[in-house]
Amino acid sequence: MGTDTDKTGAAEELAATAAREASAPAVDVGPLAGMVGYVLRRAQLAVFDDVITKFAALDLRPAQYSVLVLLRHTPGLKQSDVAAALGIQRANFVVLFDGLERRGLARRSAAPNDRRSYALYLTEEGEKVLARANVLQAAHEASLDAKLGPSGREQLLGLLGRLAKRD
Amino acid sequence: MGTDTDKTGAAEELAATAAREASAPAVDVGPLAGMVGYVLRRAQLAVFDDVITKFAALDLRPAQYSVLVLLRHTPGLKQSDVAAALGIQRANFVVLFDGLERRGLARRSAAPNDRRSYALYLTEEGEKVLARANVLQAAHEASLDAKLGPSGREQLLGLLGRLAKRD
DNA sequence: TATTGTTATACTCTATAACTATA
DNA sequence: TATAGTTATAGAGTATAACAATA
Repeated sequence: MGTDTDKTGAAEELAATAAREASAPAVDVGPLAGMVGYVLRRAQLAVFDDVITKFAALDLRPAQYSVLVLLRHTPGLKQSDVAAALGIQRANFVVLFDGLERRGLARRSAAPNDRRSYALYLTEEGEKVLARANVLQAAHEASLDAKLGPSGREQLLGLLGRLAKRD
Repeated sequence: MGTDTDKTGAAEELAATAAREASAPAVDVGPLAGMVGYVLRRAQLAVFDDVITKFAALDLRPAQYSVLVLLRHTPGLKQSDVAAALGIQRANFVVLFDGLERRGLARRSAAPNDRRSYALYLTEEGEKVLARANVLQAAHEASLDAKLGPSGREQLLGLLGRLAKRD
């Protein structure tokens, strides 16, 4: 984007963007706008887009971040516990955790009473990366708060929590 | 599940389920429970699980349903319009729409003023399938309302709408 | 030059079956 | 028998580059 001579100034780029948005009046999605599933999906994609962009510098995906957060909060969990808590298939979690371990962010430790399983922990490096990610996450959350307002955030978490309940 | 002699009665199955849930107290996800992105993602997955299950009888995916709804609301849109409105890449929309056309649910019609593009329409069969899907969708939405309460639904749509805005 | 539809391709995420070693 | 971890694999969904036809 603008890597060469860059004859177009910032003002012209803004004008171009405005024109593009004005000339493309965004087709009305009709009844979809009133369907929770559709609106929920679009919102989730928009939020993840921002998180993924912010985490890109750390080469961290949202799912990887959630594992780091969970292990920081509850060290020593076994793979099945973490996978189940995060809604990840055990089989897929193996590969995900392999990536974290290969990068030295987390480790598998022999479990005390059960030779089938591992106790999972963050490494010191993992703690560092998590700390940096938490800063980005806080900024992300702040930008959401700007859109939601102070009470909106708590309202939203409450409503979404009801939807996530499996029953 | 209980395909053979089935010595276990319904009461015992219920007890087993209760025990399973009691013995697996669902690991606390800690700080994740307060992060909008995480809660949003889990809610979206739960909601989609229900929709996908309900639509399975029609062999319809959420994205396919959204195309039918949009074409019913605004017939004659071209592929780029529909794809952009739904946040689907043009290239991927081609394949998606091929599936609908192959099943006779929608059709590509020659566009009046532009020989590059098609005007898209539902077929009569598509209208029928959409009508059946709308019944299932209404039931789905009703089950969400039961979880959200009457005002919760509108609150949620409003809050999610703010998150989906790209700026 | 820009847009529309298209093909091909690759990458991520997810789901399932099957295996091993332990319990 | 059941559970924990693992491997392999297949299916969605998504993103990008490149091309032909048309504007």
